[in-house]
Amino acid sequence: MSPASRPRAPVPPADLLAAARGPEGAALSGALLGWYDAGHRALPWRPERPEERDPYRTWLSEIMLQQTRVEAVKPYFTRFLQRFPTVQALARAPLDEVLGLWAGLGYYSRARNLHAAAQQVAALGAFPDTVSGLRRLPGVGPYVAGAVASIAFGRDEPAVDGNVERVLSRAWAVAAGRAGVEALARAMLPAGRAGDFNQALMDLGSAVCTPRSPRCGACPLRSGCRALATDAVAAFPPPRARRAAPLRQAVGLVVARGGRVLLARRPDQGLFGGLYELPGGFLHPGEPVEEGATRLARERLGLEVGAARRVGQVEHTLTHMQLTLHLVEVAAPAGPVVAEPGAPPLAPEVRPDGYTASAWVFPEQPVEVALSTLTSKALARIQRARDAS
DNA sequence: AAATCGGGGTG
DNA sequence: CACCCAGATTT
Repeated sequence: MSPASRPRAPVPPADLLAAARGPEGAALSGALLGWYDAGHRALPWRPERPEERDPYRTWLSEIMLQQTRVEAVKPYFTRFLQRFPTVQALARAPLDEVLGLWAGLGYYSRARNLHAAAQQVAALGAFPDTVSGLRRLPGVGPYVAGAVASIAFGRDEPAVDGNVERVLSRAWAVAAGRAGVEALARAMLPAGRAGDFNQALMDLGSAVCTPRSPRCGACPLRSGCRALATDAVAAFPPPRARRAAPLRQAVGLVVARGGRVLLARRPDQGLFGGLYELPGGFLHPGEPVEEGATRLARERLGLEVGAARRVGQVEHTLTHMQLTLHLVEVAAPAGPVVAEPGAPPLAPEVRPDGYTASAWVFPEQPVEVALSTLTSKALARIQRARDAS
């Protein structure tokens, strides 16, 4: 069976772990640290000396960096640190302000967990300094716990992300999963320099040992890389099974008053949790757009609309679905609908069904509530439709 | 073990 | 276009 189709082994063979603990592992670690010390990139959250270590900055950056590229995180990290210089300041802030600063970064449960974890840290008085203590914080999994423990507290702990998994899978030519690679990383860990070791693996994975067309000629591990020695770099790590993202149709209702449109706040859990959106929802399979819009206006806003008019659509791809959001302007009966423009957020008893608050906004102006990129695209599309008419 | 949860850079 | 990025949580 070829390496590409072999299932990921949970734990590497014992002889491989022994090699990682011995001279072969030490040679790889030494070459890696030498490369890192010779000139690694500077990052806003990366401590250059032990006295610069700050668990708050390390933790904040690691949460933001989950499934997110370094360049995308940088402006968010700077804004967060400016607004919340300490974990106490973050703990005191309203959740919606945290979500507002997070808007556009994706995976919004991270923002909710970040806020909850900050409150726990503030109550504790300080960050936990062990993996087991860090793991109890919401949103902190095996990777972040290892990263904070090693980078901010100097503990000898591995931190295996996608980069590390790829680099070590190739270096040892092993089809191991996350747990197996963690065992290998722990076996190679240079005592006292785990933080640099972990960051060096990530830098290497990002700049040299890339997913496609890796620059093996410039790799500090080229003389010890087992996959390169057998010309099998492309076989590691084995590809993941991936499901196709199904197409889904949704409606965003455009309820307009005095140039503003109605937005509603989603529940805190689930997709786009806590963010504001055009009220609406998914169409049933095969359901006509206008018919679905009428149904959703009734179900979610308690509104019997006189007419539904399509004003545009936006496409948006998520990890697990490809979304088409149909924008449908509905003609509401006269009189109060759910809240008058400029009014404060709705009282609980008149909230649209399934939503937690509402707001009226001008599509062409910066919005003061947290929006996903999808909703931002929808507002821009509405503005474009208005400009054209 | 599989699904859920965003958004965007890259070959 | 597919692939994947400093993953965690829920089912």
